[in-house]
Amino acid sequence: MSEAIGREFFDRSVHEVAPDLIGCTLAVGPTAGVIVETEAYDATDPACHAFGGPTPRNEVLFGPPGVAYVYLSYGIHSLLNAVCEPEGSAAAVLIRALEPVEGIELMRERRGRGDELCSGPGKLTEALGVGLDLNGAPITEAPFELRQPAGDRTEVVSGPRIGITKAVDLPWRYCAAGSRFASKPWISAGERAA
DNA sequence: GCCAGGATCGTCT
DNA sequence: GACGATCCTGGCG
Repeated sequence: MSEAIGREFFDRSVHEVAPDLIGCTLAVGPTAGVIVETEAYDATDPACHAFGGPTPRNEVLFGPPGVAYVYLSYGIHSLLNAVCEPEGSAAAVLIRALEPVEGIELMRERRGRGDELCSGPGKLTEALGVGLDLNGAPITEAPFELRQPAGDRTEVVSGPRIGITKAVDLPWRYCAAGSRFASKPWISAGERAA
């Protein structure tokens, strides 16, 4: 079975939360998926929205942990983050990819495409119906639901992040080993050294 | 099947 | 006024 995730789950370093979220189930309303890819962002990170100080847009990042930070990227895509670390410390985990498990037909309807339902940050928000209206909403309460599998831990690998132009080399991307639902084919941290 | 380029708009300088 | 934690389409091999 599975165990519900509470607020305290996020009240620690993003670098612990990000890999721990891999394998967990995220549900939003009637749709749900298993998290297979995440990225960590913290205030010391030039690629983080909170880097350089608080703004009206990123204030949620500085607030208490366990809430959703949703923002618009490239004017068209909503991206979903989970805020971590105690209030005053800006950090968040970006949910990059899910493996669809429930409400798949609804996802197809929303996406208008049969495949690749959740294999990317902008895609999964559309598939799950996550919009800017959910910015600042507790991710541990309706319409969200987070469950952690009991017992077996998913094997997690880490590597460089994707789609950013700063701090590209920080290995703060986490992915379920061997998952074919990740947004990009996985390359091991070792192989990348070349 | 793979790669390159465009879309699109809120937010910050 | 410029940029961005992205996605999709079109063209070519």
